[in-house]
Amino acid sequence: MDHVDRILAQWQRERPDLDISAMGLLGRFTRLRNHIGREIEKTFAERGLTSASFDVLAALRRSGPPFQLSPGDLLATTMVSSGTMTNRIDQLEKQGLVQRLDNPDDRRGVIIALTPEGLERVDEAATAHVTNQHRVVASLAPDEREALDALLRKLLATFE
Amino acid sequence: MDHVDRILAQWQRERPDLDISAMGLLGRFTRLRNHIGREIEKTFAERGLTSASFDVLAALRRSGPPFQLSPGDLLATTMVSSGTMTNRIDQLEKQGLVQRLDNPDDRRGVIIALTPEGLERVDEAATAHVTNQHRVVASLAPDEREALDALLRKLLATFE
DNA sequence: CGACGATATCTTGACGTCAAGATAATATCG
DNA sequence: CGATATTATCTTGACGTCAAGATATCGTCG
Repeated sequence: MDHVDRILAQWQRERPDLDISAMGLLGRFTRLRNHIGREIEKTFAERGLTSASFDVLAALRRSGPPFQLSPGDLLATTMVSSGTMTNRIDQLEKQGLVQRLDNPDDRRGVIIALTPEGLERVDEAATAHVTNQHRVVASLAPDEREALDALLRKLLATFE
Repeated sequence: MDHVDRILAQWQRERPDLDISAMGLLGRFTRLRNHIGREIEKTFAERGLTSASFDVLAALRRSGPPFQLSPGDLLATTMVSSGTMTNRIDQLEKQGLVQRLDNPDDRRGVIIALTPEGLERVDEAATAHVTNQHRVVASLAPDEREALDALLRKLLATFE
């Protein structure tokens, strides 16, 4: 009987006409997302980053040398709007972690490049982040983590 | 080989020192959350609501007649800060869906009450919402939904 | 009864996000 | 070649959220 069960019991009492058999799953999903999101955010905050800024730095880092991508490339991996990406890049540029370079092949476009400090910061943050990720899912046994991953993969496939 | 697998492959190539075995699960979790969140939001938007406003109306609705709770009660179920709750109530009050009443037992406090229109709107939205919830998880078989719910429950128990 | 720590709610200021639209450059096609 | 559609990025304005602190009231304990 967790928090979500209590919510379901209230709905059952007040609106017995509703089929709430999917509500528990989605309610737990949402609450879990809030908890996990906050845990992840803490680790980044200790290093002057946010999930948002790490997402951008990480995309540049894992693309390999020379650690450069266009805003359009970054958009394709991060599930945010173009306005949000502009804003994220602005913030990272102010912090000196990325740089906007002219795109020699297309004068409409720019190239976002990790600075040496950006590279250092994202590598350090990535190390801490993966450790933290393990901590967050530590209460599940390895086979449970695998089962959960498989189910999430199947459901995610509906959307992408 | 989904989007997350490609990200993992990049990390593996660039940072083979990292143990990324938890990253796939959490990456899929986050992406899924974005997709599902947007689907849910659409249903509410068609009815002039948001997930945020529905959360508040729903808490009042499922508490049963007379559909009244204090802001503190609402805070306890919704995982947001007090400032956020004040803002949510302000918006709902402007829309005429809730009303702030004096709390006769405690002059520091107020009571948030669903208006007749608020009751009608939340009942209609709840009906549409549960239907939409089923649609969102329809790609999983019943036993898979149950397995997923059980795993989320176990993981959520770590945090609450 | 009166002081003082707890409690309930609200205020403020800073961010991050989005949708819609603006701007500038490129690509296509008659 | 020139007109027109398309593309890449940025701008604008509106929200929702949070942390930190303000305000007013309550409860307790000497």
